[in-house]
Amino acid sequence: MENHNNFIEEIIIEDQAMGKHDGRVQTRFPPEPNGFLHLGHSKSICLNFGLAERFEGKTNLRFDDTNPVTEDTIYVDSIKEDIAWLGYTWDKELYASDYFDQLYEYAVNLIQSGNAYVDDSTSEEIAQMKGTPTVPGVDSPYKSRTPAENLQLFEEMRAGKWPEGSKVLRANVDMKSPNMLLRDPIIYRIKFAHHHRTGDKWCIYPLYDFAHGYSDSIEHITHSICTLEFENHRPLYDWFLETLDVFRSRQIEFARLNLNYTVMSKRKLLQLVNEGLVSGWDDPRMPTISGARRRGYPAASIRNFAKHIGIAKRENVIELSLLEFFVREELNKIATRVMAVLDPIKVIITNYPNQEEWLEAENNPEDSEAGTRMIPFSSTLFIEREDFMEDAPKKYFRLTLGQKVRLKHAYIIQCDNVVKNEAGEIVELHCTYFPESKSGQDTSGIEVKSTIHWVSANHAIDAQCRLYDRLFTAEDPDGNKEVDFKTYINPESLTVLESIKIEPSLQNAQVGQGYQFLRKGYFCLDKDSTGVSLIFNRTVTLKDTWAKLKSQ
RNA sequence: UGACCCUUGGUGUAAAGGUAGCACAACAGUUUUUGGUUCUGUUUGUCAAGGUUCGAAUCCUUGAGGGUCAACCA
Repeated sequence: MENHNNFIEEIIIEDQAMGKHDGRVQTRFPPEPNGFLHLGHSKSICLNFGLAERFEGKTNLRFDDTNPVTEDTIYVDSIKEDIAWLGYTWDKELYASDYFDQLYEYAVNLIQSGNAYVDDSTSEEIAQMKGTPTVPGVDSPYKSRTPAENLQLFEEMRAGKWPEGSKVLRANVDMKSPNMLLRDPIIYRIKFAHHHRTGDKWCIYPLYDFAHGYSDSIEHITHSICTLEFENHRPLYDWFLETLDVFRSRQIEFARLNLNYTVMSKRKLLQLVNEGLVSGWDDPRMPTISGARRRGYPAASIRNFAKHIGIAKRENVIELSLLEFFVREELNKIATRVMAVLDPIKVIITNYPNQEEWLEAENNPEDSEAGTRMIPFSSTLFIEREDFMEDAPKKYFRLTLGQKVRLKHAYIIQCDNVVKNEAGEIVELHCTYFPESKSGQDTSGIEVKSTIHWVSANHAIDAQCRLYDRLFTAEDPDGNKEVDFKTYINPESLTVLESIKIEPSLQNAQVGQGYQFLRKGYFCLDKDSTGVSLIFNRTVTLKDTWAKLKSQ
């Protein structure tokens, strides 16, 4: 299974076998700087950079910045940060706007060869004349202008003589083509907009189909990989390169990533951000790369995920559980095990009064190099409220009035007495411990059904904890055009626990490091933390067969 | 009623005319001082109908279903 190639790799292998481009492989990742990168982009990033790695080629980072009204440098910065975090290094950092002069020359060439013309029609008229998928378009009355006339007009467009919307430059292809994209597509429009890189130098800007193919060509991209919705654009892509007889890049389309229980379109993600439904692009519930990072997903897990979902042309919806599998797989290897009690209930060890000792605890059973640390044990502890039951079902292995448990890294205890308030709620458990049952030197001979986590009440640190769940309750939130995807937002996607009890070693927790709160899940320190208040995000729960049993 | 593309278990993805495999999920068991991890096993599949062939997921025909395209977005 490790050795099979996806269809793009097959194409490259074939190209190399035929000696195309002397076997050179040059890819590019071409984001538009108008939003943050999401997991769908990470599929493309891993594909493009992965291909270059495998075939000893290079990958350019090229910002497709041809629409100044939606683009901004803050997006440029976040995109670069995300790619670097994913572990990839681009060859050159480039911008489509770097080519504006060259692209202008290409447009002039098209005009001179009669392959482009200036059209004065309104946008409504152009749409009208375009026809429909089943009705051929008709020629614009301006299509018959001479090259000299077109050149003059185009220069005037560039010079700012004509207002926005009054004129466009169109490729002269075929208004009757069954492919709508070939019906004389617009290649330049007038926009008196400030560009984040070229400033006010230009008032005309090229459109995607024109700019993208030629940018690929200028960079001598050998394999220009994009998503399926550009499949219909390929004949146009080829037309531009062929018509001007420039370097022939090859466009190859693959199916984008879809994840269930989430939306993956920049437009919708932007809506969530703008309407304050999430805290920002990097909200840990967002399927953005920055959100995943803040959530605690290791970069390696995203790379492994991208590798395993494969590359094909059929539409696909990946289950969230697959992503979570790779997150757990990675974190299981690297996360330091610590103890934290999320929903504390006090335990008094009645036969251990006024004592305290420090016990050795291993940091990661999966990693012998990870070492150990010391944790404090005392007469007053916190355990998880759900780890005690007065009347327990048969399959309940935790602490009950008649059932002993081991405290992880410490002693076996039994519960002797339950203290309740007037409302009948349990406020305290009085327990006794077995001195000879100390972890690692147990001579008690007592057998227990389970081991639970705990913290020493006097040594524990208070922290805030944010529990995340899927952002949407529907598998396909944007699947129904009648229903706004936002109506499916999961009201329980974020639960804040204001005061959890964590072991003292977590005082030195670092942002970007994964921790396993024993039996509770993987967590990471949130960047909102300060020296006095620690905030932990739950990255993902542990697999929980008990929870599954309970729900049945 | 146009053009282009797609269709393999619940979800993905392989099999280039020759044993339908792998991963996740689900289920059962094993191990375990985390109801985690590990390990083992089980269930479930070639859209349909014809054809070619000793042999078809694969090639051909027809049909069905799904996706994309009518922004001066990318």
